[in-house]
Amino acid sequence: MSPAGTTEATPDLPRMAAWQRFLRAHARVTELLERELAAEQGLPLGWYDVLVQLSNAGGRLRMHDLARAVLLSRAGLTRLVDRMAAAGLAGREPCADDRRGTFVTLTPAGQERLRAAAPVHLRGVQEHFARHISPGEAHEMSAVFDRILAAIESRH
Amino acid sequence: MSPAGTTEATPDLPRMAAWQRFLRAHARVTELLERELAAEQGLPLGWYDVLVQLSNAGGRLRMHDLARAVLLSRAGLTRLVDRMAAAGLAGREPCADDRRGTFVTLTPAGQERLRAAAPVHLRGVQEHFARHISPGEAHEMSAVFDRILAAIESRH
DNA sequence: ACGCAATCGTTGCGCGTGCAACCAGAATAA
DNA sequence: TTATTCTGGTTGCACGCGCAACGATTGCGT
Repeated sequence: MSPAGTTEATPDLPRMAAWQRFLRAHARVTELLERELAAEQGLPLGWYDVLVQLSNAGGRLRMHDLARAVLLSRAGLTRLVDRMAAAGLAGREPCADDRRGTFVTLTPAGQERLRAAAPVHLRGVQEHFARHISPGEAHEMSAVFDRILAAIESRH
Repeated sequence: MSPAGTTEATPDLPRMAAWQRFLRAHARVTELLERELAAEQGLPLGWYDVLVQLSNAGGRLRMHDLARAVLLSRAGLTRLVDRMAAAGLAGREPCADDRRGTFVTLTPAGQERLRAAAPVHLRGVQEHFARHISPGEAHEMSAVFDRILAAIESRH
């Protein structure tokens, strides 16, 4: 996606310029990171993200929570976990106290794969994103994005 | 996509936090804008973007240039233009001086559709993005994104 | 001039996604 | 209890995308 209120006469040009570059930067960086991780580790970015979230959660997470953490619809996550389970990187366990729930688990193979992929990905983020930002700018951007997210997520 | 070097011990936490929020903010905002434009105008964001780019270019643009402007592969753009042409919003013209090229043109119906959709989209960007950014922050973010984009696009 | 590489746009193909419908289990109310 | 509603996860379906391969045209090298 890349909508752009480019030249239409709006009162706030600087903000619209920021919006435009925001979109381009996101597209280019994620595209590049995806490519690098796939080339060096044969791992899609979405898979890596699932592995990270599972690892951070201690090895198991319910589908619903994982879907929210991973910015994916529940349907999409179902299929993604199918693939990762088929590859041996994740597993499913029934949830005892809520019998309609399912836990997704991080298998040893998944841990190993994450361990191998993390440095590659982190290097990419450093090289293509973080490197260009001063600590002060990082704080400022975090604050801005927090305001944006808060406004959106509070419309229940 | 939403990779995240969340808790791994990296020396620069603030930058990684910015990265994480950057991804979430992009996902949420574009998702919302897409939804709003579809609901109020029955127009996908990608279509709107094409209309804007054509309009800014004076009504005609070659496939290759349009694809770059619109952050889409050439194959993807071929199909998108197919759909928009079928809907009467865009047309194709052969290119005289380079006979393998094709111009995409903005039809009157396309102009009208853009005229109707622009206020909705711009309001959305204002409401969900620009509103939360001070002019100073906007400049700073533009500068940051420019550095990021320059670094990526200069790897020929 | 010729041949070879590069570029433009299109097409076949497979893949990943969201939406809506669905079923099973849980929570609330009477 | 039973009826109603809500939530969690999976499935059918259609759609939009990128990749790789292709035909057509252009430009470069010699």
